[in-house]
Amino acid sequence: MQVAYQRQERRQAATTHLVLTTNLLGLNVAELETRVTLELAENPALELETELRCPRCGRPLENGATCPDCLKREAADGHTMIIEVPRPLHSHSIPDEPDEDWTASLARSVPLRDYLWEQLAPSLETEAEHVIGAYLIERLDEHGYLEESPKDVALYLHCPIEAVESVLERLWQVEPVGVGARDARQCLEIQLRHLAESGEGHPLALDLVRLAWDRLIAGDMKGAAARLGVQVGDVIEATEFIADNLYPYPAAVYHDGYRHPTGPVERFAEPDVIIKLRDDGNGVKRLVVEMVTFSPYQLRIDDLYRQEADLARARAESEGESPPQWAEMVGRASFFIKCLYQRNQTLRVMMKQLVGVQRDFILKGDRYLKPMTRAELAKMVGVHESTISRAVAGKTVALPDGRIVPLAMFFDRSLSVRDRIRDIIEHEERPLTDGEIAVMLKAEGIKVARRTVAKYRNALGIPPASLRRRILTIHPGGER
DNA sequence: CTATGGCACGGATT
DNA sequence: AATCCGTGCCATAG
Repeated sequence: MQVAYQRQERRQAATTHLVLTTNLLGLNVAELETRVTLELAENPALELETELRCPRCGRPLENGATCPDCLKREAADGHTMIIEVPRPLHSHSIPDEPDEDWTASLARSVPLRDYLWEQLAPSLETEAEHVIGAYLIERLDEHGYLEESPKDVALYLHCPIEAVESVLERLWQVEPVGVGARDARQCLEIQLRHLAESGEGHPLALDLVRLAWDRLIAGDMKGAAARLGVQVGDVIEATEFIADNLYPYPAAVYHDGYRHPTGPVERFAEPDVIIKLRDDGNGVKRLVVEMVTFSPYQLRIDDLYRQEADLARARAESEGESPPQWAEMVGRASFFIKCLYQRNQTLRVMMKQLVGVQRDFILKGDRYLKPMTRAELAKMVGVHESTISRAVAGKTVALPDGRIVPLAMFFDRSLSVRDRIRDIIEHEERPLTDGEIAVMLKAEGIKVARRTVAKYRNALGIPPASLRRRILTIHPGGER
């Protein structure tokens, strides 16, 4: 019942989205693309400029970006340059030099759901199976787990439970193996069975996960050994196998800034903004911000329409009539272009400020993120705070080190502290308790309550001190 | 007795 | 107005 309700809500959100033509700021690149495609299809007066022009001076260019002159001028006025990368319709690559280090990870960056669908779809035979498959993929959480039981899914989709189970089993076979599992335990079981099929299985590890899971997560090797009737040494060897070969979070994307060490490479949609570190010969390193967007200069109004519309409007006015509908379309087209220009302008100004303030974070890592609120940035930029909120929502940034992270991460108040905690625990001699960590942080000038350390640690997927002496990486990390 | 997680409150943020 | 977040208190597990 709850499921059906959520579903309903989402549909509503989607429709209002399309109705709001003016709010382009809230859209990310992918959404903007659909929006522009739609506008082009509906509006005969609007057309796409095939020839790319420099967003600064409007001069024609070979392959987009900004022309060298404008680039130099931008460079002169500060360390941050902002360039718009005009984005050709239906292209999924970022036009730029392929030798930058971020491109390697970018090439692999397919949205996880698309990637799963590509693999699953060929095995789906009937229309009903397609519906089930699409639904299952949509309902995966950020770990790649499916919390709903096949029964609930069957109930919601009005189909036999066997059909759901059949599709789900196929989803389990898909890369990264283990997606669609209900929880960490089932995920590891699936991975172990998968390995067994290719002859690399580990029978004891499988039994351990299937029959002694509670002992395993408690770190109670003796108890596990007793239950399975084997030597403790064998159990320890099996847990090492698990730690080395399996990953409990199949969709180990950047989540709370944490990537599981043995997890697969994060897959994320195309970024909206790319921040590059450019070394221009003189040893001077500059941060260059490229915005992946439609340059408004790429869209234009058909000349014929514009001329005729001017005439028609003048004619209509002199005769006291309202102009014809196609003339209205011309107005709508120019309004659309204006909105696009506005959007890019806002985004550009915002990013310039943001990169200036968070330079250390971008270059040196999570620990150097300066806590900043959207409201503060709004003040700096001189726009309303809700403008920043909308501009940040749903967008992603590619950092110079190749990570693609949500833009919202720039406003994470606790990221640097979480990074410190991870660092402390990684280098600890003996397992430190949350209280001890809190004291250490206080010595560094970070005042956080013991309880808060516990929450952060949990969010990082790190088990409590008492369970930490072993390899143990299996820990769902429930708290937020 | 100590370390940790659950619940809930209040203040900040969106 | 709704939501998120840090924290204190208390129960419980080890």
